Amino acid sequence: MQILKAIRERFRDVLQKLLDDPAMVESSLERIVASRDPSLADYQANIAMPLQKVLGKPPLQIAQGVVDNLELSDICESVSVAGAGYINLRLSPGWLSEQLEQAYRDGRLAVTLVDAPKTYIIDYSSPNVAKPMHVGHIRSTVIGDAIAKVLRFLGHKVITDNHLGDWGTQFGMIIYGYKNFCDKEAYKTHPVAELSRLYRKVQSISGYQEAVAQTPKLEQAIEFAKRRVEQLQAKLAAAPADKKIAKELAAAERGVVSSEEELQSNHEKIAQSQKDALLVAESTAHPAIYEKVLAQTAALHRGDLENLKLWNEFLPNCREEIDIIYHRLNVEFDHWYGESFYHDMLGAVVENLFAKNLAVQSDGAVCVFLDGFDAPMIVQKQDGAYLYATTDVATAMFRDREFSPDVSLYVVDHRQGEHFKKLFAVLNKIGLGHTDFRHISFGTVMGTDGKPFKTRSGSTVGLESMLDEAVARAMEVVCNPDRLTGVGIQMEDQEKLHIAETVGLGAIKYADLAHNRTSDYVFDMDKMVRLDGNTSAYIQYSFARIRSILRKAEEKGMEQSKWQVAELRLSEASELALALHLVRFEEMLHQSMQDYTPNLITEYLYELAKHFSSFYDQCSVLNAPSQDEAFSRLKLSSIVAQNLKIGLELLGIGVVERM
RNA sequence: GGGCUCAUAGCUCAGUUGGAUAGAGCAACGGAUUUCUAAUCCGUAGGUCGUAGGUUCGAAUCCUACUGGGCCUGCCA
Repeated sequence: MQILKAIRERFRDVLQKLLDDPAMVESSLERIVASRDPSLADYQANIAMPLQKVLGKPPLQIAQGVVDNLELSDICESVSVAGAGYINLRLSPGWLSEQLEQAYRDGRLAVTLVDAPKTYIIDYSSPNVAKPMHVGHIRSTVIGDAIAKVLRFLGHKVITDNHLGDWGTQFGMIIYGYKNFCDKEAYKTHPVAELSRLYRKVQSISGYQEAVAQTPKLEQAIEFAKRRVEQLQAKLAAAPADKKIAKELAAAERGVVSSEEELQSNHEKIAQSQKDALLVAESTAHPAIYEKVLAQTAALHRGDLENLKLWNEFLPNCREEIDIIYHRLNVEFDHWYGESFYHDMLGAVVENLFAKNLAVQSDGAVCVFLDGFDAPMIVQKQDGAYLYATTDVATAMFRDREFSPDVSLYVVDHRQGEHFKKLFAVLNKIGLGHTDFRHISFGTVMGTDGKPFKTRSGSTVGLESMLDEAVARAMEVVCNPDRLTGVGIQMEDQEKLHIAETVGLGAIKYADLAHNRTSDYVFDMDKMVRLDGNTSAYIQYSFARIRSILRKAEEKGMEQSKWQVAELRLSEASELALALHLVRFEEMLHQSMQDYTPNLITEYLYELAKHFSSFYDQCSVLNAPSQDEAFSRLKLSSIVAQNLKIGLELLGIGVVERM
């Protein structure tokens, strides 16, 4: 049940008689919203004020006129005019309990399926295989998975596709590593571990060589920047009032600092590498390793038989490694069409762009120039190689043939915003305009220092170790023996492990989803696993408490079969607040999918848990004044539990019976 | 140079698309407990919504300029 929709329909009848312009009716209807201040109203219509000029009457009079003709008595207990002309609506308890009865009986909380389901294709996660997954992959994976689940729940057809990076330079690294450093025995027994070792080895040699090569360049850059600072200082001394110069100077000074920091970390990296005698020796034996890696990659792309054979051999092993993570995160995909899948189509894509007069040769590369952009979209390099833009075009064309999506979502970080703008422009020009392409961008995960999240030594944080840490912390806090005996729970190690895993992973997913997706957020493990405040554990805890009550009720002879037919009686303020929140579930889900913002869902669940806690504090369930009230509260509690469970599941987060 | 984006309480963040007195959590302070799991509940304090203009019944939200961050910007993805 979407309350807002129902209320708007009632207003529509009245407004259509009042206003001639249908567009004005619609815009007025959009001004009917849930109230921000629950002490004033449950819903409010802010329609009278903008109409005063149109109708030439004072807002209060308009509002009163609308109210007099409204037919809302079945839904609302009061409809009143207040303030500058606000129409305030208060829902009636009887109507609320009717809605909750339906939700209780339904199994999916009476959330209706959409009238006109759309076909969505959602591209998310999309890591590079063979490289270890790191913290940067968490947002796309978690946000994309939540969006997919919610859209499905609402009745849309959703196709998820993990667009793996399985054709890039990282395979050149592994192939080169395999040909030069492979421990054949280890590869036979533990191929995944050995390949991962080879990747890291080539990566670290390459990184070391890169750092050495960068040093003089950085030193030069610093010299240059310092000279620039001096020049600007002189200029500024001559013209102290010139703001532009002052600004340039400040920028130049920052440039010096950041280059110096970079040089410093470069030195540290070199020093670190040089501690490893083997690494230094191997680096000497394999100079300019990165070029050799690129050569192996190019050979693979040319169809070199040996490299292709190795690639085919390696890929399943690399897949296995990331499958472990997905399995643990409980994330699944319908398709895994990686970059390699499109390799054979790229030539045709470029030809097609030529045929449509979109592509032109420029400086030896094939480019598509677009209005409103300085730089073109390059689809083929001077050396003939294709780029990710080419693959993206091929992918969209393939998906169009295969799935005919109405909407195509790309859950990718905000730095690729311009790339997607260009891509979508090209897709429109080649005749895919019937699909609504959207870049679901998100911000960067920052460390507590306000810089992109890295380890102390500056490397990216591996996803797996991050998950392990969250689980370990959840174990410490939730399953600590003192606490468990304190609340009178005994459990086997297996249950503890299950709880720690559910709570720990939930904490990470929840923290990610709880932030507005477009903004950067600070990753603070201490906070997200702290288990009080706005965290998944607080919500999971509310669920466990309800389950505990329901178990105790059964022990006392109040089985579900008895209270499930009981009447819901909403009398206490905390009961009404809880009920009002519960009936807004469907409305909230639609709202959160309007701009694909899962944080509305976390907010809803947190508020629901808080409302339950207040209710729990003020209204005893098992020791209610009468059996009727006990039964009613058991029923209400079980609806809350159901809602918490479904809500968390839509976010990919689990619940436990006790914690 | 051009473009995108951000700036809200000490800290971390919301802010329902322009609505009534700007909200949470954490931290601080004060209360509640022989607990249906205190990982709780109730309350207090904390703000020139970066600055200055503009648009209108009404602006944290829209427009312009400015200040300060971040990101992108022809052959990585």
